[in-house]
Amino acid sequence: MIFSRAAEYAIQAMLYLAKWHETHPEERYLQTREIAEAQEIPYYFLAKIVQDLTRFELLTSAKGPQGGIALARSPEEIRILDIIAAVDSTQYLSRCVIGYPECTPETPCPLHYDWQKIKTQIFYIIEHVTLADLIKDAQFQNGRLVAPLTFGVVSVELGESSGKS
Amino acid sequence: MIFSRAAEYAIQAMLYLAKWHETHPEERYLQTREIAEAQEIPYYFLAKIVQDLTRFELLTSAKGPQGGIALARSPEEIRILDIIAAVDSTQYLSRCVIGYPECTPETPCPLHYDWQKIKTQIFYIIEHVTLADLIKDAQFQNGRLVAPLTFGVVSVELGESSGKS
DNA sequence: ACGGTTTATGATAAATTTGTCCGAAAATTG
DNA sequence: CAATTTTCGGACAAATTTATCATAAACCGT
Ligand code: SF4
Ligand code: SF4
Repeated sequence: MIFSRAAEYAIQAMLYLAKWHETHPEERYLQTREIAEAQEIPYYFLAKIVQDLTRFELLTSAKGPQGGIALARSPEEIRILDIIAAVDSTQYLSRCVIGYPECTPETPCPLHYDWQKIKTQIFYIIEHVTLADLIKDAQFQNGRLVAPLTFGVVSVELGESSGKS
Repeated sequence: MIFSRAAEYAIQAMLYLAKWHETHPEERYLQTREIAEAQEIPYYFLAKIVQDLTRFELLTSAKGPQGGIALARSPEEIRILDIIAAVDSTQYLSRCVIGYPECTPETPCPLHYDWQKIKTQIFYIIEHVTLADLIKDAQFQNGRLVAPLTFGVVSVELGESSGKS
């Protein structure tokens, strides 16, 4: 599963918000309720998550009419990692795959090495991909956010070499 | 976290069992309790997991004195995937990373492509690595199983090209 | 056949994650 | 100021995962 439900919702909401900011630069705040309904996220659950995100200063919020939430920084400055860190714990990135409590670094099993690579890639992605990357060609489609065809945007390379053609 | 606690325990137990078979070819069964104590896994929880594993015919069990559990097949024929499948669900390998319910394949977001790679790697590993691979140079160290220095055993390559030097 | 040993099973409890509800606080509008 | 709108915060409920327990069933040596 990799991410918790909460983290998934958080990313979805932030994405929605980022895209909305882009397309409605005049309006400052968007309501949590609207996001929840558009993305079919349980409202009260999302509201809780939003609180975490504001506490971590990824969002600013305003109460009252015309109030709502808004990105606290520009999409370029918000990484997936920031979002995950706000709602989840990221310790699973350092945890042993098969849960050995204290396998000393000098004694890696065969899994360790390959898994390390994977974890490094995951970390690389969530550390480098920003909301700006993700919304680049995303579009609203009857209210819902959809993200069409934009691969190659980040193209993680750890094994260098890269492109096929 | 990637794997559930249950899956982690299952792998640990199977590994222990495989190594034990190797070093004690004369004895047929090993008790669940012994494994639990050696690896510090909650006994009753492991007992439950063991039941799943036998139901999936990865283990055979025998009641009564001299009873216990034993691998149902040789370590070469037991893949991580088999173990995971017995105790977990593997659907997370096909799930969208950020939980979008029905993102059509024609509209991948930037994450999709990179994450696909990662999931492919994970799948490749759990599909190809067997208990035999894992115990190759593993050793018991005051009762506990430790797995020293054997990387390069599997060396997943999907991005071709591979080696730096 | 018996008693001791060991797994199998079903019931249950604790912990965590997920989801829901409600009242209070804050801001806007009139 | 009052009414309305929205977030905030705590408390609660449901679902899932993790862990525990008690008893039944199978086996073995005697
Ligand atoms: S070497 Fe193997 S057992 Fe040790 S921490 Fe790495 S994955 Fe876990
Ligand atoms: S393209 Fe993006 S949103 Fe769609 S399934 Fe893949 S990861 Fe999820």
